[in-house]
Order: sequence, then C-alpha cells, then structure tokens
Amino acid sequence: MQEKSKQILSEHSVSITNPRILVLEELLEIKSPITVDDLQKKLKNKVAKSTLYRVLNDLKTINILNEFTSPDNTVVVELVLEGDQHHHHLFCSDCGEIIDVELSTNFESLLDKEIKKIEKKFNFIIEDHRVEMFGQCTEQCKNCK
Amino acid sequence: MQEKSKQILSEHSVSITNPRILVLEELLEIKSPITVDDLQKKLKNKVAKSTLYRVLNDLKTINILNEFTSPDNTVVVELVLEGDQHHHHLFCSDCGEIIDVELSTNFESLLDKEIKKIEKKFNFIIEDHRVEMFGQCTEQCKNCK
DNA sequence: AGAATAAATGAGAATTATTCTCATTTTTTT
DNA sequence: AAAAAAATGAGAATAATTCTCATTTATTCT
Repeated sequence: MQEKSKQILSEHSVSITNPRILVLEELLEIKSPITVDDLQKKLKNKVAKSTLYRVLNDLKTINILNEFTSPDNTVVVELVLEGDQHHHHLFCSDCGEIIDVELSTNFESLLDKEIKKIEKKFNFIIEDHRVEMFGQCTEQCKNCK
Repeated sequence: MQEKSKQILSEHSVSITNPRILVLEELLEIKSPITVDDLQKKLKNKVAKSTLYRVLNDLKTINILNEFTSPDNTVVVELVLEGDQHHHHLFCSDCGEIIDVELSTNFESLLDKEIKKIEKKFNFIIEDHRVEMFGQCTEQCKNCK
C-alpha cells in the first residue's frame, strides 16, 4: 500500500511526503467513502489536522479525490483512481453507512441521453452527474448488526 | 404571499410568527434554490441569524424544506410544497446558479426500476433519490450575462 | 377579552469545521 | 552535500451553525 501510495503521488508529480503517504494508504485501505472526521480519527496523531485538510486538497487538485456530503451535510471523501468504475451512492439514515453503487450500463447510457436533452434545453455543458439514493439498510450492514 | 405563508404554517400546526412568515414569503417569492447566506442577506435585519436557522429547521421538520449542498459544499435550501413537481438540480460552476430540472416521466420510471434492483441487491429500503448534474451554463444564465 | 402558560425570538456566546500563518522540518534540486 | 523550494505542525483566525437565556410574542383557558 505504501508503494502504491508513492506511485500515485509520483505519477501526479506531487512530492512524496509522509503525511501524504499515510492519508493515501488509509484511503486505499478503506476503499469506500469516509467522513473527514472519521479519517482523522483513523490517522490519530499521525497527521496534523491542518495537514490532513491540505493533503485532501492536494488529492482533489490532482483529481483523485471525490468529495461530497452525506444527507446531514457532513463532508465525505473517497479515493477515485483512474480506471475505477463510475458509481453512485446509497446512504443509510439509520447507521450512516454510505455504499458505492454501480448502475447498469444500460441505465447509465439512458441517463446520458437524458442529460444531452437537458444540455440542449438549458444551453449547458454538463460534464458530470451524480445519482444519490437515500433509505435504510435492513439491519445487515456493517454498522447495524 | 403573506396569506399563503400563514396558511402553510397553520396547515402544519406551526404557530404563526413574524420571522416564520418573513422566511416563507421570501422562499415563496424566489421559488428556486438559495444558499442560507443569500437568504440571510435578502432578509437583512428582519430576522436574526439564529432565528433564521431555527425557522429553517422548523420547515425541515414539517417537511416542506429541501436542503442540499452545492458542489463547493455550501448549504442550499428550497421550499418544496405538497404537489410540487419532483425535480433535480443542475449546477453551474461558472456562476454558481442552481437550476431546477425535471427529467422525463419515462426516465423517472426507469430510474425507479433501477432503484428497485438496488433495493434488492443491497437489502435496502430506498425512499428518496436525487440526480445532480454539474457543468457550465453557456453565458446566458441570470448571473453570467 | 384578559390573565396565565407556553413557545419563539434576538443577541451574542459556544461549538464545529475548515483555512490560514509562520517558524521549523523535510524534500527536491543542483 | 549544500542551497532552494516545498510541506508540516501547532495553534490562531474564520465561517457556519447551534446553544443559552432573558425578553417578547403567541396560544390557551377561563
């Protein structure tokens, strides 16, 4: 993981420093969305708070960090590497879990068509989209059991 | 608008107070998504900051306020009254405008089907969804001209 | 309608999340 | 290995939101 982290940094011409490696390792490890606060806890004492935010901004800059908010407006981050599958998110209001969800390729292409219509209608260039789904896991997710 | 605001409050058994009327009037007037900060400015001096947040929470509680975040994680609110058309949002990264977008009923029903598959797959009850689209208006929106 | 009760408000303090500052340390360049 | 450039840590500063509490406003109960 450490090697992979270094590789990612060097591929993006970002200097290789300990905090960056630690944050990347952690994000690679969990490989699912996590709140900044939880990430901070996982890195407890190893990376200063200000540095964590800076590193996250660095990762955003090189376009490998997806940032969004949970239904209660908490910021959530997720590593998205080149070649990773396009996906969406499912939020559980009971336990707070956020699950990565891939929609069928057929549906995605219909969505693309729908988006082309919207582009025309509103004279927009649309370069990205998100589908978010909200509900409750039925007691079997990691946190609920 | 004042009458409508009072009606909305009484329909939801929320006591009718001046700040609540003022906030509702403003939201009814603009009838599109607005950041809390911009809303605050529009109500300048008429409603205390703490009260504004309280009133927004009241409206959330009675389920007529939709709250989400813009791509830069700023909180945005929007009044959603019973009977209002289900819609989604289009964000312009140039001017920050947020546009309400209705997708075709045909597409929405396909999305519902897709969501049913997700419910089964992840053993979830999904009760709501959002489609967000990100791009740039091509110089003709309110703020860009 | 008027008194009594309950709820909401305003002002600012407290809290939380994030950014900024700057002296020190680490990394990169040469 | 030295010099230059960049990143870090600690905590101060800022921004967004919630909380506290004395006062005001709304509702309830004769």
